[in-house]
Amino acid sequence: MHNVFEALKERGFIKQTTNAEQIANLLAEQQVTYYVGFEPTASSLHIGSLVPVMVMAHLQRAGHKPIAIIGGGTGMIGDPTDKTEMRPMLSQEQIAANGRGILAQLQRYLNLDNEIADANDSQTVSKAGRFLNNADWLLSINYIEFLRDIGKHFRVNEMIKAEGYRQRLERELGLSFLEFNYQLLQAYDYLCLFQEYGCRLQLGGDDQWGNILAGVGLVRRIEGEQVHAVTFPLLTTADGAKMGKTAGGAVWLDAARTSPYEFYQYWINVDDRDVSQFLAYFTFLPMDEVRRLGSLEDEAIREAKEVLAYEATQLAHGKAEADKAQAASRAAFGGGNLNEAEMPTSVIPLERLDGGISIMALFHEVGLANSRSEARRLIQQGGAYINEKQYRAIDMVVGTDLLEGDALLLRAGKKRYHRIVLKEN
RNA sequence: GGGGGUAUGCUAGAGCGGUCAAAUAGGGCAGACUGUAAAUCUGUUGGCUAUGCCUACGGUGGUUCGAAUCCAUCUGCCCCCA
Repeated sequence: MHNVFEALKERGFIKQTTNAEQIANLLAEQQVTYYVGFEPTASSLHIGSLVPVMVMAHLQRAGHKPIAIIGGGTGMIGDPTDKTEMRPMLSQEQIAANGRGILAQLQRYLNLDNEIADANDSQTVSKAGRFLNNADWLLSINYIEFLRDIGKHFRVNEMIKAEGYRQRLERELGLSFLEFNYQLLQAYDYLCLFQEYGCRLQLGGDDQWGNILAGVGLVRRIEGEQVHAVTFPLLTTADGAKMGKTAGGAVWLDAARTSPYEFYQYWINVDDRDVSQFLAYFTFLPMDEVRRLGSLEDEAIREAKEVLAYEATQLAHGKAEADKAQAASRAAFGGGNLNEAEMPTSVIPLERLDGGISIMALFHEVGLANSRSEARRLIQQGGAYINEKQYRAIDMVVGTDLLEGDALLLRAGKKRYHRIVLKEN
Protein backbone atom coordinates (compact mmCIF):
# COMPACT_ATOMS: atom_id res chain seq x y z
CA MET A 1 0.00 0.00 0.00
CA HIS A 2 1.68 3.18 -1.06
CA ASN A 3 1.35 6.23 0.99
CA VAL A 4 -1.97 7.76 0.07
CA PHE A 5 -1.77 10.42 2.65
CA GLU A 6 1.38 11.86 1.14
CA ALA A 7 -0.22 11.68 -2.28
CA LEU A 8 -3.27 13.58 -1.10
CA LYS A 9 -1.08 16.14 0.53
CA GLU A 10 0.93 16.58 -2.61
CA ARG A 11 -2.23 17.22 -4.56
CA GLY A 12 -3.23 19.91 -2.15
CA PHE A 13 -6.22 18.14 -0.69
CA ILE A 14 -5.25 18.47 2.94
CA LYS A 15 -6.05 21.56 4.92
CA GLN A 16 -6.36 20.56 8.55
CA THR A 17 -5.90 17.23 10.28
CA THR A 18 -6.25 15.96 13.80
CA ASN A 19 -2.81 14.45 13.58
CA ALA A 20 -1.08 14.11 10.25
CA GLU A 21 1.46 11.57 11.37
CA GLN A 22 -1.05 9.25 13.00
CA ILE A 23 -3.34 9.45 10.03
CA ALA A 24 -0.53 8.68 7.63
CA ASN A 25 0.47 5.67 9.72
CA LEU A 26 -3.06 4.46 10.05
CA LEU A 27 -3.58 4.62 6.32
CA ALA A 28 -0.28 2.85 5.70
CA GLU A 29 -0.92 0.04 8.13
CA GLN A 30 -4.48 -1.04 7.67
CA GLN A 31 -7.65 -0.77 5.71
CA VAL A 32 -9.35 2.30 7.04
CA THR A 33 -13.05 2.97 6.83
CA TYR A 34 -13.66 6.63 6.21
CA TYR A 35 -16.67 8.78 5.61
CA VAL A 36 -17.82 11.95 3.98
CA GLY A 37 -21.20 13.56 4.34
CA PHE A 38 -23.16 14.98 1.44
CA GLU A 39 -26.04 17.35 1.61
CA PRO A 40 -29.17 16.01 -0.05
CA THR A 41 -30.30 19.43 -1.15
CA ALA A 42 -30.45 18.50 -4.83
CA SER A 43 -30.76 15.34 -6.85
CA SER A 44 -27.36 15.93 -8.34
CA LEU A 45 -23.94 16.86 -7.09
CA HIS A 46 -22.23 19.79 -8.68
CA ILE A 47 -18.56 20.24 -9.20
CA GLY A 48 -18.23 22.05 -5.91
CA SER A 49 -18.63 18.62 -4.31
CA LEU A 50 -16.01 17.08 -6.48
CA VAL A 51 -13.11 17.56 -4.11
CA PRO A 52 -14.51 15.24 -1.45
CA VAL A 53 -15.47 12.77 -4.15
CA MET A 54 -11.98 12.72 -5.60
CA VAL A 55 -10.42 12.27 -2.18
CA MET A 56 -12.73 9.37 -1.49
CA ALA A 57 -11.75 7.86 -4.80
CA HIS A 58 -8.05 8.23 -4.11
CA LEU A 59 -8.46 6.54 -0.76
CA GLN A 60 -10.53 3.73 -2.17
CA ARG A 61 -7.98 3.14 -4.89
CA ALA A 62 -5.43 2.80 -2.15
CA GLY A 63 -7.48 0.03 -0.60
CA HIS A 64 -9.53 1.87 1.97
CA LYS A 65 -13.22 1.66 2.45
CA PRO A 66 -15.50 4.61 1.89
CA ILE A 67 -18.83 5.44 3.41
CA ALA A 68 -20.82 8.21 1.82
CA ILE A 69 -23.67 9.43 3.90
CA ILE A 70 -26.40 11.77 2.94
CA GLY A 71 -27.85 13.88 5.64
CA GLY A 72 -31.40 12.67 5.55
CA GLY A 73 -31.78 13.48 9.22
CA THR A 74 -29.58 16.52 9.41
CA GLY A 75 -30.87 17.73 6.09
CA MET A 76 -34.19 18.18 7.73
CA ILE A 77 -32.64 20.79 9.93
CA GLY A 78 -30.09 22.63 7.88
CA ASP A 79 -26.50 23.34 8.72
CA PRO A 80 -25.99 26.86 10.01
CA THR A 81 -22.25 26.76 9.42
CA ASP A 82 -21.18 29.58 7.19
CA LYS A 83 -24.69 30.19 6.04
CA THR A 84 -26.21 33.54 6.56
CA GLU A 85 -29.69 32.19 6.73
CA MET A 86 -31.39 29.04 7.72
CA ARG A 87 -31.80 26.60 4.93
CA PRO A 88 -35.12 25.21 3.90
CA MET A 89 -36.04 21.92 5.42
CA LEU A 90 -36.57 18.99 3.15
CA SER A 91 -39.06 16.21 3.31
CA GLN A 92 -37.97 12.62 3.71
CA GLU A 93 -39.25 11.72 0.27
CA GLN A 94 -37.36 14.56 -1.29
CA ILE A 95 -34.20 13.58 0.50
CA ALA A 96 -34.53 9.97 -0.50
CA ALA A 97 -35.05 10.92 -4.12
CA ASN A 98 -32.08 13.26 -4.05
CA GLY A 99 -30.05 10.55 -2.40
CA ARG A 100 -30.68 8.16 -5.27
CA GLY A 101 -29.46 10.74 -7.74
CA ILE A 102 -26.35 11.43 -5.74
CA LEU A 103 -25.59 7.76 -5.28
CA ALA A 104 -25.74 7.16 -9.02
CA GLN A 105 -23.17 9.85 -9.55
CA LEU A 106 -20.87 8.76 -6.77
CA GLN A 107 -20.76 5.33 -8.30
CA ARG A 108 -18.93 6.70 -11.27
CA TYR A 109 -16.07 7.53 -8.98
CA LEU A 110 -16.45 4.97 -6.25
CA ASN A 111 -17.49 1.43 -5.70
CA LEU A 112 -20.38 1.75 -3.28
CA ASP A 113 -22.02 -1.58 -3.38
CA ASN A 114 -24.30 -1.88 -0.42
CA GLU A 115 -25.37 -5.40 -1.21
CA ILE A 116 -21.93 -6.92 -1.30
CA ALA A 117 -20.54 -5.03 1.61
CA ASP A 118 -22.30 -6.71 4.47
CA ALA A 119 -21.27 -5.36 7.82
CA ASN A 120 -21.77 -8.64 9.58
CA ASP A 121 -19.69 -10.60 7.18
CA SER A 122 -16.26 -10.25 8.60
CA GLN A 123 -14.92 -12.97 6.35
CA THR A 124 -14.95 -10.86 3.25
CA VAL A 125 -12.65 -7.93 3.43
CA SER A 126 -14.45 -5.92 0.86
CA LYS A 127 -13.18 -2.71 -0.52
CA ALA A 128 -16.64 -1.75 -1.59
CA GLY A 129 -18.05 1.18 0.25
CA ARG A 130 -21.43 2.06 1.52
CA PHE A 131 -24.00 4.66 0.94
CA LEU A 132 -26.03 5.48 4.00
CA ASN A 133 -28.70 7.87 5.05
CA ASN A 134 -28.23 9.24 8.52
CA ALA A 135 -31.99 9.42 8.86
CA ASP A 136 -31.70 5.68 9.51
CA TRP A 137 -30.33 6.31 12.94
CA LEU A 138 -31.26 9.91 13.61
CA LEU A 139 -34.99 9.61 13.14
CA SER A 140 -35.39 7.04 15.84
CA ILE A 141 -33.58 9.04 18.45
CA ASN A 142 -35.32 9.45 21.73
CA TYR A 143 -34.90 13.00 22.93
CA ILE A 144 -34.34 12.25 26.59
CA GLU A 145 -31.91 9.48 25.88
CA PHE A 146 -30.07 11.60 23.42
CA LEU A 147 -29.70 14.43 25.90
CA ARG A 148 -28.57 12.06 28.59
CA ASP A 149 -26.13 10.02 26.54
CA ILE A 150 -24.86 12.49 23.99
CA GLY A 151 -25.85 15.93 25.14
CA LYS A 152 -23.97 15.66 28.38
CA HIS A 153 -20.70 15.53 26.48
CA PHE A 154 -21.10 18.94 24.93
CA ARG A 155 -20.26 22.26 26.49
CA VAL A 156 -22.26 25.14 25.16
CA ASN A 157 -19.52 27.65 25.82
CA GLU A 158 -17.21 25.62 23.60
CA MET A 159 -19.75 25.17 20.89
CA ILE A 160 -20.46 28.84 20.48
CA LYS A 161 -16.80 29.49 19.91
CA ALA A 162 -17.06 27.67 16.61
CA GLU A 163 -16.66 30.08 13.77
CA GLY A 164 -19.95 29.34 12.10
CA TYR A 165 -21.97 29.83 15.22
CA ARG A 166 -19.96 32.74 16.46
CA GLN A 167 -20.53 34.69 13.29
CA ARG A 168 -24.23 34.21 13.50
CA LEU A 169 -24.25 35.31 17.09
CA GLU A 170 -22.01 38.30 16.56
CA ARG A 171 -23.84 39.50 13.53
CA GLU A 172 -26.98 39.21 15.55
CA LEU A 173 -28.53 37.12 12.88
CA GLY A 174 -30.00 34.73 15.29
CA LEU A 175 -29.58 31.04 15.46
CA SER A 176 -32.39 28.70 16.15
CA PHE A 177 -32.02 25.99 18.74
CA LEU A 178 -32.71 23.55 15.96
CA GLU A 179 -29.69 24.62 14.01
CA PHE A 180 -27.58 24.79 17.10
CA ASN A 181 -28.07 21.07 17.48
CA TYR A 182 -26.61 20.33 14.11
CA GLN A 183 -23.18 19.82 15.54
CA LEU A 184 -24.43 17.24 18.00
CA LEU A 185 -26.18 15.31 15.31
CA GLN A 186 -23.15 15.30 13.08
CA ALA A 187 -21.00 14.20 15.96
CA TYR A 188 -23.49 11.47 16.65
CA ASP A 189 -23.20 10.34 13.05
CA TYR A 190 -19.51 9.82 13.53
CA LEU A 191 -20.13 7.89 16.72
CA CYS A 192 -22.64 5.61 15.03
CA LEU A 193 -20.39 5.00 12.08
CA PHE A 194 -17.53 4.20 14.37
CA GLN A 195 -19.63 1.78 16.38
CA GLU A 196 -21.31 0.11 13.43
CA TYR A 197 -18.59 0.11 10.83
CA GLY A 198 -15.40 0.93 12.64
CA CYS A 199 -15.11 4.20 10.80
CA ARG A 200 -12.01 6.06 11.93
CA LEU A 201 -11.66 8.92 9.57
CA GLN A 202 -14.01 11.67 8.58
CA LEU A 203 -13.29 14.05 5.78
CA GLY A 204 -15.04 17.24 4.84
CA GLY A 205 -14.72 20.80 3.74
CA ASP A 206 -12.76 23.09 5.99
CA ASP A 207 -15.98 24.75 7.07
CA GLN A 208 -16.91 21.44 8.64
CA TRP A 209 -13.81 21.31 10.83
CA GLY A 210 -15.66 22.23 13.98
CA ASN A 211 -18.45 19.76 13.41
CA ILE A 212 -16.05 16.97 12.56
CA LEU A 213 -13.97 17.63 15.65
CA ALA A 214 -17.11 17.45 17.74
CA GLY A 215 -17.52 13.91 16.44
CA VAL A 216 -13.91 13.05 17.14
CA GLY A 217 -14.37 14.31 20.69
CA LEU A 218 -17.58 12.40 21.17
CA VAL A 219 -16.03 9.12 20.09
CA ARG A 220 -13.11 9.69 22.42
CA ARG A 221 -15.34 10.42 25.40
CA ILE A 222 -17.75 7.59 24.86
CA GLU A 223 -15.56 4.91 23.33
CA GLY A 224 -12.16 6.04 24.51
CA GLU A 225 -10.86 5.68 20.97
CA GLN A 226 -8.93 8.08 18.83
CA VAL A 227 -10.57 8.71 15.50
CA HIS A 228 -9.45 11.26 12.96
CA ALA A 229 -10.49 14.21 10.91
CA VAL A 230 -9.17 15.71 7.71
CA THR A 231 -10.49 18.79 5.98
CA PHE A 232 -10.01 20.06 2.45
CA PRO A 233 -9.28 23.63 1.58
CA LEU A 234 -12.34 25.52 0.50
CA LEU A 235 -12.38 25.96 -3.21
CA THR A 236 -12.52 29.30 -4.81
CA THR A 237 -11.50 30.20 -8.29
CA ALA A 238 -8.69 32.62 -8.92
CA ASP A 239 -11.03 35.52 -9.28
CA GLY A 240 -12.51 34.78 -5.92
CA ALA A 241 -15.80 33.32 -7.01
CA LYS A 242 -17.17 30.15 -5.61
CA MET A 243 -16.08 27.22 -7.68
CA GLY A 244 -18.48 25.70 -10.13
CA LYS A 245 -20.78 28.54 -10.88
CA THR A 246 -21.33 29.75 -14.38
CA ALA A 247 -23.82 31.89 -16.15
CA GLY A 248 -26.38 29.16 -16.17
CA GLY A 249 -25.87 28.45 -12.50
CA ALA A 250 -24.01 25.54 -11.03
CA VAL A 251 -22.16 23.00 -13.10
CA TRP A 252 -23.83 19.71 -12.31
CA LEU A 253 -22.60 16.18 -12.65
CA ASP A 254 -26.00 15.16 -13.90
CA ALA A 255 -25.90 15.02 -17.69
CA ALA A 256 -29.51 16.10 -17.86
CA ARG A 257 -28.72 19.34 -16.06
CA THR A 258 -25.32 20.06 -17.50
CA SER A 259 -24.54 18.29 -20.75
CA PRO A 260 -21.16 16.60 -21.08
CA TYR A 261 -20.28 19.21 -23.66
CA GLU A 262 -21.06 22.07 -21.29
CA PHE A 263 -19.24 20.23 -18.56
CA TYR A 264 -16.21 19.93 -20.79
CA GLN A 265 -16.45 23.56 -21.72
CA TYR A 266 -16.47 24.60 -18.10
CA TRP A 267 -13.01 23.15 -17.64
CA ILE A 268 -11.71 24.57 -20.88
CA ASN A 269 -12.81 27.99 -19.74
CA VAL A 270 -11.30 27.98 -16.27
CA ASP A 271 -9.01 30.79 -15.33
CA ASP A 272 -5.37 30.17 -16.28
CA ARG A 273 -4.33 30.51 -12.70
CA ASP A 274 -6.54 27.63 -11.63
CA VAL A 275 -5.41 25.08 -14.17
CA SER A 276 -2.54 23.58 -12.29
CA GLN A 277 -4.45 23.14 -9.06
CA PHE A 278 -7.49 21.76 -10.83
CA LEU A 279 -5.39 19.15 -12.61
CA ALA A 280 -4.17 17.96 -9.24
CA TYR A 281 -7.65 17.96 -7.77
CA PHE A 282 -9.83 16.68 -10.53
CA THR A 283 -7.76 14.21 -12.49
CA PHE A 284 -5.87 11.10 -11.53
CA LEU A 285 -2.89 12.06 -13.65
CA PRO A 286 0.44 11.46 -11.97
CA MET A 287 1.80 14.55 -10.30
CA ASP A 288 4.77 14.69 -12.66
CA GLU A 289 2.37 15.13 -15.52
CA VAL A 290 0.31 17.62 -13.56
CA ARG A 291 3.40 19.66 -12.88
CA ARG A 292 4.47 19.57 -16.50
CA LEU A 293 1.08 20.73 -17.73
CA GLY A 294 0.82 23.27 -14.96
CA SER A 295 4.05 24.91 -16.00
CA LEU A 296 2.80 25.69 -19.48
CA GLU A 297 2.25 29.35 -20.13
CA ASP A 298 0.40 31.65 -22.43
CA GLU A 299 -1.18 29.93 -25.39
CA ALA A 300 0.37 26.61 -24.57
CA ILE A 301 -1.75 26.43 -21.47
CA ARG A 302 -4.66 25.49 -23.64
CA GLU A 303 -3.12 22.07 -23.95
CA ALA A 304 -3.29 21.77 -20.19
CA LYS A 305 -6.89 22.90 -20.17
CA GLU A 306 -7.75 20.37 -22.79
CA VAL A 307 -6.26 17.58 -20.75
CA LEU A 308 -8.05 18.84 -17.67
CA ALA A 309 -11.36 19.03 -19.47
CA TYR A 310 -10.99 15.64 -21.04
CA GLU A 311 -9.97 13.86 -17.87
CA ALA A 312 -12.61 15.51 -15.75
CA THR A 313 -15.32 14.78 -18.28
CA GLN A 314 -14.23 11.22 -18.64
CA LEU A 315 -14.53 10.71 -14.90
CA ALA A 316 -17.95 12.24 -14.71
CA HIS A 317 -19.51 10.97 -17.91
CA GLY A 318 -17.33 8.21 -19.27
CA LYS A 319 -14.90 7.94 -22.12
CA ALA A 320 -17.43 7.95 -24.93
CA GLU A 321 -18.99 11.20 -23.79
CA ALA A 322 -15.61 12.77 -23.15
CA ASP A 323 -14.50 11.90 -26.68
CA LYS A 324 -17.64 13.39 -28.12
CA ALA A 325 -17.34 16.54 -26.06
CA GLN A 326 -13.73 16.96 -27.05
CA ALA A 327 -14.48 16.47 -30.71
CA ALA A 328 -17.35 18.91 -30.57
CA SER A 329 -15.26 21.45 -28.76
CA ARG A 330 -12.38 21.18 -31.19
CA ALA A 331 -14.72 21.48 -34.09
CA ALA A 332 -16.50 24.51 -32.73
CA PHE A 333 -13.38 26.41 -31.81
CA GLY A 334 -10.70 24.91 -33.93
CA GLY A 335 -12.01 26.51 -37.06
CA GLY A 336 -12.89 23.19 -38.59
CA ASN A 337 -16.31 21.99 -39.43
CA LEU A 338 -18.77 21.97 -36.65
CA ASN A 339 -19.81 18.62 -35.51
CA GLU A 340 -23.49 18.68 -36.11
CA ALA A 341 -24.31 15.72 -33.99
CA GLU A 342 -22.90 17.32 -30.87
CA MET A 343 -24.86 20.48 -30.61
CA PRO A 344 -28.34 21.04 -29.31
CA THR A 345 -30.73 20.45 -32.13
CA SER A 346 -34.37 21.16 -32.75
CA VAL A 347 -36.50 19.79 -35.50
CA ILE A 348 -39.23 21.93 -36.96
CA PRO A 349 -41.56 21.32 -39.90
CA LEU A 350 -40.36 22.69 -43.20
CA GLU A 351 -43.65 24.44 -43.90
CA ARG A 352 -42.97 26.90 -41.17
CA LEU A 353 -40.19 28.41 -43.18
CA ASP A 354 -42.39 28.86 -46.22
CA GLY A 355 -44.08 31.82 -44.67
CA GLY A 356 -40.86 32.84 -42.99
CA ILE A 357 -40.14 33.00 -39.28
CA SER A 358 -39.11 36.16 -37.50
CA ILE A 359 -35.48 35.95 -36.48
CA MET A 360 -36.42 37.01 -32.96
CA ALA A 361 -38.96 34.24 -32.66
CA LEU A 362 -36.45 31.74 -33.92
CA PHE A 363 -33.77 32.56 -31.37
CA HIS A 364 -36.33 32.64 -28.63
CA GLU A 365 -37.93 29.38 -29.63
CA VAL A 366 -34.75 27.33 -29.59
CA GLY A 367 -33.76 28.71 -26.23
CA LEU A 368 -30.82 30.86 -27.25
CA ALA A 369 -32.76 33.77 -25.81
CA ASN A 370 -35.09 33.60 -22.84
CA SER A 371 -37.60 36.02 -24.24
CA ARG A 372 -38.27 37.80 -27.46
CA SER A 373 -36.96 40.97 -25.91
CA GLU A 374 -33.73 39.22 -25.08
CA ALA A 375 -33.55 37.93 -28.64
CA ARG A 376 -34.10 41.46 -29.87
CA ARG A 377 -31.20 42.75 -27.82
CA LEU A 378 -28.99 39.89 -28.90
CA ILE A 379 -29.65 40.69 -32.53
CA GLN A 380 -29.31 44.43 -32.15
CA GLN A 381 -25.99 44.00 -30.41
CA GLY A 382 -24.60 41.82 -33.12
CA GLY A 383 -24.61 38.54 -31.27
CA ALA A 384 -26.93 36.68 -33.58
CA TYR A 385 -25.60 34.51 -36.35
CA ILE A 386 -27.25 32.20 -38.82
CA ASN A 387 -24.91 29.87 -40.66
CA GLU A 388 -22.04 31.95 -39.30
CA LYS A 389 -23.34 35.11 -40.87
CA GLN A 390 -24.26 37.95 -38.57
CA TYR A 391 -27.73 39.46 -38.79
CA ARG A 392 -28.54 42.69 -37.03
CA ALA A 393 -31.97 43.54 -38.35
CA ILE A 394 -34.67 42.63 -35.88
CA ASP A 395 -37.34 42.60 -38.55
CA MET A 396 -35.41 40.01 -40.50
CA VAL A 397 -37.49 37.08 -41.60
CA VAL A 398 -35.86 33.71 -41.94
CA GLY A 399 -37.06 31.82 -44.98
CA THR A 400 -36.08 28.77 -46.96
CA ASP A 401 -33.47 30.76 -48.84
CA LEU A 402 -31.17 30.56 -45.83
CA LEU A 403 -31.25 26.81 -45.59
CA GLU A 404 -28.01 24.95 -45.89
CA GLY A 405 -29.10 21.51 -46.87
CA ASP A 406 -31.95 20.85 -44.54
CA ALA A 407 -30.61 22.80 -41.63
CA LEU A 408 -29.94 26.17 -40.10
CA LEU A 409 -27.10 26.81 -37.70
CA LEU A 410 -27.88 29.44 -35.13
CA ARG A 411 -25.26 30.97 -32.92
CA ALA A 412 -25.71 33.39 -30.04
CA GLY A 413 -22.57 35.17 -29.00
CA LYS A 414 -19.32 33.32 -29.40
CA LYS A 415 -20.04 30.04 -27.79
CA ARG A 416 -23.66 29.06 -27.85
CA TYR A 417 -24.87 27.10 -30.82
CA HIS A 418 -28.16 25.61 -31.82
CA ARG A 419 -28.94 23.62 -34.92
CA ILE A 420 -32.33 23.52 -36.50
CA VAL A 421 -33.28 20.71 -38.80
CA LEU A 422 -36.18 21.29 -41.12
CA LYS A 423 -38.31 18.34 -41.85
CA GLU A 424 -40.95 17.78 -44.44
CA ASN A 425 -44.12 16.09 -43.46
C1' G B 1 -46.26 38.04 25.92
C1' G B 2 -44.73 43.68 25.48
C1' G B 3 -42.00 47.46 22.56
C1' G B 4 -39.32 48.89 18.14
C1' G B 5 -37.51 48.13 13.20
C1' U B 6 -37.59 46.13 8.28
C1' A B 7 -39.65 43.88 3.63
C1' U B 8 -37.55 47.04 -3.43
C1' G B 9 -35.48 44.00 -9.63
C1' C B 10 -30.44 37.99 -10.21
C1' U B 11 -27.77 39.92 -5.58
C1' A B 12 -26.50 44.06 -2.47
C1' G B 13 -28.68 48.60 -1.91
C1' A B 14 -30.87 54.06 -3.12
C1' G B 15 -35.60 55.79 -3.68
C1' C B 16 -38.68 63.43 -2.46
C1' G B 17 -46.85 61.30 -3.46
C1' G B 18 -46.42 62.55 -9.74
C1' U B 19 -40.88 63.44 -14.42
C1' C B 20 -39.94 55.35 -11.43
C1' A B 21 -39.48 49.66 -15.11
C1' A B 22 -37.20 52.38 -10.31
C1' A B 23 -30.22 55.56 -8.68
C1' U B 24 -25.60 52.95 -7.73
C1' A B 25 -22.49 48.60 -7.34
C1' G B 26 -21.85 43.51 -8.29
C1' G B 27 -23.45 39.71 -11.45
C1' G B 28 -25.39 38.32 -16.42
C1' C B 29 -25.60 39.02 -21.74
C1' A B 30 -23.54 41.22 -26.30
C1' G B 31 -19.55 43.91 -28.95
C1' A B 32 -14.08 45.32 -29.34
C1' C B 33 -9.27 43.32 -27.92
C1' U B 34 -7.56 38.07 -27.16
C1' G B 35 -5.67 32.22 -26.36
C1' U B 36 -12.80 29.22 -26.06
C1' A B 37 -8.08 32.69 -20.39
C1' A B 38 -7.42 37.20 -17.45
C1' A B 39 -7.53 42.43 -17.49
C1' U B 40 -9.60 46.62 -20.01
C1' C B 41 -13.15 49.56 -22.88
C1' U B 42 -18.34 50.04 -24.92
C1' G B 43 -23.41 48.82 -25.03
C1' U B 44 -27.28 46.30 -22.62
C1' U B 45 -29.96 43.94 -18.54
C1' G B 46 -39.09 42.87 -16.62
C1' G B 47 -42.48 41.35 -20.69
C1' C B 48 -45.14 42.23 -25.23
C1' U B 49 -48.66 41.95 -31.25
C1' A B 50 -43.57 48.12 -29.16
C1' U B 51 -42.21 55.53 -30.15
C1' G B 52 -47.24 52.57 -27.11
C1' C B 53 -49.26 48.87 -23.77
C1' C B 54 -49.03 45.28 -19.67
C1' U B 55 -46.91 43.41 -15.20
C1' A B 56 -43.78 44.71 -10.99
C1' C B 57 -41.37 47.51 -5.29
C1' G B 58 -43.90 41.05 0.83
C1' G B 59 -50.04 39.91 0.87
C1' U B 60 -54.82 42.39 1.30
C1' G B 61 -57.70 46.68 1.72
C1' G B 62 -57.84 52.03 1.98
C1' U B 63 -56.56 57.64 1.29
C1' U B 64 -55.57 60.41 -3.33
C1' C B 65 -56.79 63.03 -9.77
C1' G B 66 -52.20 60.08 -8.94
C1' A B 67 -48.68 55.51 -4.29
C1' A B 68 -42.60 51.74 -4.25
C1' U B 69 -43.44 56.24 -1.51
C1' C B 70 -49.22 57.96 3.20
C1' C B 71 -52.88 54.88 6.42
C1' A B 72 -54.89 50.06 8.26
C1' U B 73 -54.27 45.05 8.58
C1' C B 74 -51.91 40.33 7.70
C1' U B 75 -47.35 37.58 6.91
C1' G B 76 -42.01 36.87 7.15
C1' C B 77 -37.44 38.50 9.16
C1' C B 78 -34.42 41.36 12.76
C1' C B 79 -33.52 43.95 17.51
C1' C B 80 -34.75 45.18 22.73
C1' C B 81 -37.48 43.63 27.17
C1' A B 82 -39.74 38.95 29.36
